Amino acid sequence: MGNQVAGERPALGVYNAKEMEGRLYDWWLTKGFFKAGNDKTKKPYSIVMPPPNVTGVLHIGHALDNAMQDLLIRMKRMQGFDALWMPGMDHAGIATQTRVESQLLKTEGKTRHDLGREAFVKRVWDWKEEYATTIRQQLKRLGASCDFSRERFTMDEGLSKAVREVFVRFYEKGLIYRGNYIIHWCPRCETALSDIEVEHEDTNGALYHIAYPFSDGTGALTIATTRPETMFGDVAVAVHPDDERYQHFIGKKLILPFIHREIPVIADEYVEKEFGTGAVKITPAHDPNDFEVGLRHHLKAINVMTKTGTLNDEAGQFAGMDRFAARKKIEEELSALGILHKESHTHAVGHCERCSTIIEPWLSTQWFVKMEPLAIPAQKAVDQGEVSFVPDRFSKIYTHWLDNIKDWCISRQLWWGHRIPAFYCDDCHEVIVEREDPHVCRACGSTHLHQDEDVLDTWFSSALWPFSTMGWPDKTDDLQRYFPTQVLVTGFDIIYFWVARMIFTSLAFTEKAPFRHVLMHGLLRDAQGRKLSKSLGNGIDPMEVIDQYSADALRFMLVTGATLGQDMRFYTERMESAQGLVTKIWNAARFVTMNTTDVQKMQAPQREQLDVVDRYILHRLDETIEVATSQLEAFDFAEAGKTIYEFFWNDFCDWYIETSKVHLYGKNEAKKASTKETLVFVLDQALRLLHPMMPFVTEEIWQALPTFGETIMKAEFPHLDGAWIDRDAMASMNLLMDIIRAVRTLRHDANLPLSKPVPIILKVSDERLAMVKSTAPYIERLCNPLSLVIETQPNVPQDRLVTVLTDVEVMLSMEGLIDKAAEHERLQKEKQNFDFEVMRLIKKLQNASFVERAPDEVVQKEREKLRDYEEKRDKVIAMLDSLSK
RNA sequence: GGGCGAUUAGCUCAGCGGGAGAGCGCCUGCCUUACAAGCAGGAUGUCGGCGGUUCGAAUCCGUCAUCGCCCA
Repeated sequence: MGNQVAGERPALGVYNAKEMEGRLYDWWLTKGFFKAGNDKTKKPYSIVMPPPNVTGVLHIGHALDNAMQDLLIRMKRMQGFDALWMPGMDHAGIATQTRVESQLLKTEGKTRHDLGREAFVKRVWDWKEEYATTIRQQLKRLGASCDFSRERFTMDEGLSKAVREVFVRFYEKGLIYRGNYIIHWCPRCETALSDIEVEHEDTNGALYHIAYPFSDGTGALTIATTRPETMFGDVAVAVHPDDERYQHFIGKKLILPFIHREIPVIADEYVEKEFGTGAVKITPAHDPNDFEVGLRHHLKAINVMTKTGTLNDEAGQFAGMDRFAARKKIEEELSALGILHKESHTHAVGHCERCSTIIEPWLSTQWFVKMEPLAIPAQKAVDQGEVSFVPDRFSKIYTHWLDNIKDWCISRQLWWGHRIPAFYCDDCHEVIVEREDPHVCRACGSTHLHQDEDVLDTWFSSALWPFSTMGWPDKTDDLQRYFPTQVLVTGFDIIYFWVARMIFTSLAFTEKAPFRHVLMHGLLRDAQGRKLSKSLGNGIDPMEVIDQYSADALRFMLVTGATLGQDMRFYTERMESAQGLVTKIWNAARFVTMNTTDVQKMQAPQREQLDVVDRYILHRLDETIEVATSQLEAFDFAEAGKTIYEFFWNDFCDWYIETSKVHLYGKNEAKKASTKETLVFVLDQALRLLHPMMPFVTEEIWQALPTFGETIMKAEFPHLDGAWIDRDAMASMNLLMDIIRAVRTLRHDANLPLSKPVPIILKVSDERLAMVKSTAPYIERLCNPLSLVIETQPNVPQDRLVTVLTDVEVMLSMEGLIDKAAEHERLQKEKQNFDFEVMRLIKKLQNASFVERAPDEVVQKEREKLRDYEEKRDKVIAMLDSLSK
């Protein structure tokens, strides 16, 4: 393969995606074409792949994400950059642990506790190896040209070192702290979660009005709550200080039902007078707002729940009950006491992002990152354009989040992940955070130390990805050369989780934003527009799609299927359309290669030899390259795809290949040669243009062309820089196309199939006569005339069909076959159409303010149109006159 | 409650200040030596409603409606 000698090129046979794609990818890989850094004289261009989770295999969303990245990387590589696409995977702490736990339970009936930490973690590593292998295989089938020699994993040695370094430095700067705060707790996962790992869902619940009696027996105060089971943690009832209904109660004591604790009525502005009864129970250990109120009023926090969501001993008779069972029981008992009033109430309830369990705000000791000092530079980087979001509107979402940032809870009560590098002295309780594991307490000298049991949030390590993968904290060559990266491609659903966090950590540790552009694509959906999910069972396996169609078609469909930031529905019809283009390219290439076997070398055609159709296709090629390239550079992949599609199918296949047959099958050897040169040249350029989107089919065909490079991957990305722009050729071609279309339409309307020759007469204006005459061979080939007359004043047959074009009247002679009435009617319709246009334009041009205020060129254009339509109308009138003679 | 997006041909979507586009589907005719997974011809739209800006609005502004997403 590769570097073939002219004459020994492989012929293109039957298109076989599966065989071809596997073979080509293996070859690329063996050749090391994906490896970056081979030529340090080139300018670097880098992208880090958003690391797929080792939780499972790749889904169609990954295919989209990677197809876009590969497009950019392949284009930049061809443009002469030293392009690095850094691949890798994420350990995905909670998600992977959950999967392994459920597998363990299913296959062995065991929990992670049955195995113990070490053995369990080993199981997760096994799982990771298995899925990493599959994911790698899937990336290959997609055609991803990432540099596997640099592949990283968030928990490998180097990245773990980076994680520890970041933790230690943040800790030393006071940006990481440990404390007892309200966090989101998942009672099923038994871990803390950060704010953004909680999904709020509007739920039809109830608002419980409970009357708490005053301790002095003077009645009761009714509070409203959605979570009555937390009442055992109540330490006060709050009312708004301005609330006239309750002012005189402030300072009085209430008795908590069941457990008979005495709690005060306090005043706090946080209370909403209009909500519920205007009196709220204050439960600092189970509600973030109440926690704040508790701090303000120096109230103690009483935790009433265990980590599995059951009530603890504080709950008296309800101790040991599950939180929801307890809620029901409490409701019954309060009703029996006659102090409950329940009304239905819709409110947002937080669910665990991973397992959908209702989360519990819970007071516990966790590690946090202090966000405000980090958020400020992160905001600045976007405001000042160091990082830009595409589409731009996502910068607003980013900004909004940073503006309302809260400290980030980073500790997780899991086993799979980076263990928190904090050590505690058993004797003096000193907390030690260092780069190396300590063995002696620096405060008291004790050797009785133990490490924090918890691990870090997965996103803590993901946040370092753009620089940790390059070798940070070491000053490696890769870090110097490839960081910061150029582009990040990802879905808008992880702006907070990942994008924002990468930006602020990069700024904190490298003083640079990690990437210049953030491309946000939408989510893939099923044909009904539903989100793809395992539970719905409507997931789409990209490997199945590739099996059924091809990786090229899948990539083209995904990359051109939607505007950035917009969701995309997956339709098999769209796959068929994309595959249609792949097949079309294949067949066009078969035509070109079959007819150009004697072309010895690839070169730009000899300008002097070219005919109008050659000049036209080169003009369109030049134009297409320019437009498509700028669309690709602007990340407008969908439009670029359309631009190339139209060029290839409409211009190259439908017009150029068809007209090229005149010379290919003709006797003029010079024209034959220049046609062949043009065919090969244009196909080569088009393949290069298409390669980033469809790497396989373009490589396979390219190998069959008389090109000298080893691989299209390393061929120069096309740029013709306007050298072939030829407006005269384009104008001639447009006229030729109009004439041919006119004949086709007349034939169709008159039921004259192409196989039936018919006399064609073209009445042409003086200035176009030479032009039209020069295109006669093409008209002959594509219109099958019995005879072809091209003159300024031809003999016009009495029986004929006519279409009036600018500068040309196209006539089919219909000796004795014409339906005069029908033709009259058709021309009458034409006339009406022209009349309408003429009237419209006259009206427009009579509008003084239009002529005055519209740009001159617009007015000029309208005037020309008017002239053109008047001329055509007059000709139709003349035709009608002579028809009725 | 705040913000964002969508609303264009039967379906899926582009276009985002100068006469409505594509793919698929539909109708008609073609096995023309690259391709019937094709070729040629054709039909189809008060560009969600209402206001406004402008010589000119699918395109800009306001407002309402419906659907979806994010945040609180």
